Amino acid sequence: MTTGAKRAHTKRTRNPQASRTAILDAAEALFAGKGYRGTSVREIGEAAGVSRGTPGYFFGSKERLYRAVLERASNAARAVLSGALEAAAAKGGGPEALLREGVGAILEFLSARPRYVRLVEWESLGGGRFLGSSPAHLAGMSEALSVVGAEVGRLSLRRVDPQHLLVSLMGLCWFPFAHADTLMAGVGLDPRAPGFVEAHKEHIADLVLRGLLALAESGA
Amino acid sequence: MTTGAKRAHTKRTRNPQASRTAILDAAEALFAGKGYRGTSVREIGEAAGVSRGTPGYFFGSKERLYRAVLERASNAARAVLSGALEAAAAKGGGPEALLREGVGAILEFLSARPRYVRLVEWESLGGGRFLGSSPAHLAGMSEALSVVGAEVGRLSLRRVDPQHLLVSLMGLCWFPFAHADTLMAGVGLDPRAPGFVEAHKEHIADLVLRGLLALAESGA
DNA sequence: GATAACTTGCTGTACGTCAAGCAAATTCAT
DNA sequence: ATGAATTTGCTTGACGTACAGCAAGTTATC
Repeated sequence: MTTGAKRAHTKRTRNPQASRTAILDAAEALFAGKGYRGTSVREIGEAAGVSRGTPGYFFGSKERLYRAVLERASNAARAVLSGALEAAAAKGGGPEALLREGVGAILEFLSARPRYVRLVEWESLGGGRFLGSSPAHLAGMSEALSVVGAEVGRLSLRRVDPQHLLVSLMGLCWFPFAHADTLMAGVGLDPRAPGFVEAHKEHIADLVLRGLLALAESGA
Repeated sequence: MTTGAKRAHTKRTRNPQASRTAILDAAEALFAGKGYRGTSVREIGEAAGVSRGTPGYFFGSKERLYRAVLERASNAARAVLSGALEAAAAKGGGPEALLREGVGAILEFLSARPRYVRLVEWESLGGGRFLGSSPAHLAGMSEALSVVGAEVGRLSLRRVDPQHLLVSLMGLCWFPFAHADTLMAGVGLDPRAPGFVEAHKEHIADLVLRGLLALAESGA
């Protein structure tokens, strides 16, 4: 299992690429789960199947590793979300359809990536050390919601402040996943349950869209 | 409870009561700001104007101090909120008025107590070590929203799931304050600005209430 | 055999907790 | 009332632990 055979590049041999992503994956899971302060580079290494010094070897310091995790996650978020939004926009349909598609894409994204939600929550409580200084801010989320917000703005409702509406949409989408373990459990809903995303999508559409359209029709 | 006069309660003399609350206050501010792991009992003592051993003397351990902070904050929250809700209910008025009052009371409460919001957010990310095992869960918030939810339930809308509606109301109220420093700044709104609470109250009323009432009237 | 990919030992630092100490306050004997 | 005895409030020193970062070492790969 040494010199000659080269097909054994699975795990025994060295593989900087694989090590890097293994470390990033482990760090993402641990940072999301226990926060920056709560996780040690020691356990990141352990979870990644390398020794405790390897994260430092590849990323320099714990903070740089953290930033790398955030950056990767933000980029992934932005890619997935803007892709979904573009697809929705390409489908055509009126503002109502676009809103539905946009909100649906965001809900599905957040539902599929609880680690991203937790990462952002930690970062938010920590004062946005990284995301706050990042030009993309909440990366995909913010961008996506801006698109949605712009579309809603086209309805030109005098009575509804677009900023407040944007915030409300954010809250409606974000909140169930951010508080899955605490508030949601108290209410008796599990955002990870199979039908939740669909149901909540319908619910938001009923709650917000119908109200808005009614307002628009009534000329407010 | 002493015999003679006791006007010299300035600071020079001993005062266990004052020390306890000073420590609780400092701990609340620091835990809210930097989380449990991020604050040391050393700096709690420093902020409270006592030495680094005093918090331990009064509360036994860091964790017990943390629980004491949470308990005090939860009780205060519950007291303020249920008081406001009772007052709103006593005023009478239809379900619409009660909803408005209830949402308004919650918004004002959250706006006035950002430390409470952050405390709950930290606790939520930490897995609800204390609040999760507390029967009152999110203490006042949950209770208050249950009242609101019950009232909305009286509208008996076939199409609107009361659980989802409760979650939506929670998100609409909670989100702006939980993400004041991050998302809100990106959107260009400051929940601490003077007019925000009023504006958001109106906004929620427009967004949710009108839609709901329209639905109810249309017989859905 | 040189360089990159790791690992392991070490150092300094920060932390929570505990034990010992000390002084203000209170109680009690006289 | 007054001084001794005891309790209570609070501080300081010490110990063990955990951690991040670095440096020196050890293999694998080209």
